[in-house]
Formats: sequence, C-alpha cells, structure tokens
Amino acid sequence: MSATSVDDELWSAIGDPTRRRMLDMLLAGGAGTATTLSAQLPITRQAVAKHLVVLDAVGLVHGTSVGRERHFEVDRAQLAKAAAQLEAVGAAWDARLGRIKRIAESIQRQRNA
Amino acid sequence: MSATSVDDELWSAIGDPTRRRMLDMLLAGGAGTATTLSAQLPITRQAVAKHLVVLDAVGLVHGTSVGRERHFEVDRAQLAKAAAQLEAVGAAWDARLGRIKRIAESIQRQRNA
DNA sequence: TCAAAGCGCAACTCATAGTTGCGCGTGTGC
DNA sequence: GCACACGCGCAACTATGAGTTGCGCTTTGA
Repeated sequence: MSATSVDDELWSAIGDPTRRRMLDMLLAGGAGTATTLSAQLPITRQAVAKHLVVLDAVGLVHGTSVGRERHFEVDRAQLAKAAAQLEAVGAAWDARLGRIKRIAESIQRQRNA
Repeated sequence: MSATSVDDELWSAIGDPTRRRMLDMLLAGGAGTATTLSAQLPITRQAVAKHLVVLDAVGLVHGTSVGRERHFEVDRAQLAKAAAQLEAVGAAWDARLGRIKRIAESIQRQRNA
C-alpha cells in the first residue's frame, strides 16, 4: 500500500545523485575504477570508493581485481530491479492521485515553454 | 541522456524515506499538521517541521494556518510531476539495459519464492 | 631494482538531520 | 475576562555521515 514498503536500502543507494551519476557512467563505459570515475566527478577517489562500497553492498555493482586495478561493472539485473522500484513508487503515487497526471504534464509543458 | 538531468532538488526532496512516508500519510489523510504526522513517525515534531519546510520549498506540500494550527496538504500537480520523474529515470535505465527487464522480473519472482 | 601508478586504511573536517529547551500566539473552560 | 493548556516557531546543542587528506602497501614497467 505504502511506497515505503520497497527495499529501503536499495532505494537509498540510488537516491544519492552522485551514485546515480556513477551508475550512468558505468553503464555508458561498460566498466570503470574508482580513479576513472573520480576523474569525471567533483569528488575525490576516496569518496568514489566509499560510494562503490555502498553500491556493492546492495548488489548494484560488482568489483573484480585485475592486477593492481579494481574494475567495477553494473549488475544489470539488480539495476533493472531498482528501476522497477522507481517506476513502482511513481505508479503508486499516480494511482493515488487518480488521473491528475495529465495536469502535471501540462504544467511541465508550460514550464518548458 | 543522463538521469542526473532531472530537477535534483525535487528528487532529493522525495529521496528521503521519511519525507516519502509523510507524503503518503498526507495523501491518505487528506491533510495533517506537524504534530499529527510526528505522532505516527519515529521522530519529533521539530524534525517533521523541518521536513515540511523542505517539501514546501519544492512545492510538494502547501501549508495553511487555521487558528493556532497549521495544516499541510499535498500539491497534487507537483507530486505528479515528481512521480513522472521517478518513472522517467526508471524508464531511462530500462532503455539502457535493453530488454533485460524480464530477467530482473524472473529474479524478483525467484526471490519471492 | 627502483620509481610511479593504483588502491585501501585511518584520522580529521564539515555539513546536516534530529533533539532539547524555551517563548509566543491562540483557543477553551471557569 | 482570565488563567491555563495546546500548538507552533526559533535557537542552541548533539550526533551521524559524506568528503578530504595523509600514509603505506602492492603491482607494473623500464
């Protein structure tokens, strides 16, 4: 019934904007290391590494050691599950709001114009 | 292209699990005050009031003073916009993942079983 | 063998969520 | 009309977590 019944850990993992960017970058590049990602982010390698720990803990990414480097790539199934949760919460709100969605779309169109 | 292009303020507002619960409660009850909501939450009235300030700042709720009470209710259009953003991010990931979604669903089924 | 790259660990700083305490306005009962 | 209780806002304090800095270990390449 409530939107809070979703896996809160998974949600909070993808709730962080930096982690969403990291997921996008990993999806775009196929894989990456903490150093690689930090080069394209406004935070240090250490901060990126901490985020990777969080993402790894919920199974969204998986790291493999290759020599002195550690490559991370997205767990596509888990990310699909996360995406489904996002859509589920949005859909739940939509359902509660009835058929107001068209109003929001018109407002969005209005703001874009 | 990237999922980070959404309104980050609106996203972070709904990213907090407590605020999502508050939105749910306001949607279910029609309206509520900081005291009312705090009675059903594990935090104090003051903390709820701060969350309401955040939600008000992004337009998700609107407060009206009635005597010595201050009633808050959901801005349905703005919440619909937020829901649309959630679904958009989920859909964007789905698109990047190709048609892997069915795999996630099967895994989800597997975990439920 | 030695310098540089890449990483992990630990201590520190800083921002923010949450709490506590208090005072002010607003109803309500006598 | 007046005192008391309720509801709220403001301000100071605390605690937790994100981010940085510094250091040492391992691996790679010349």
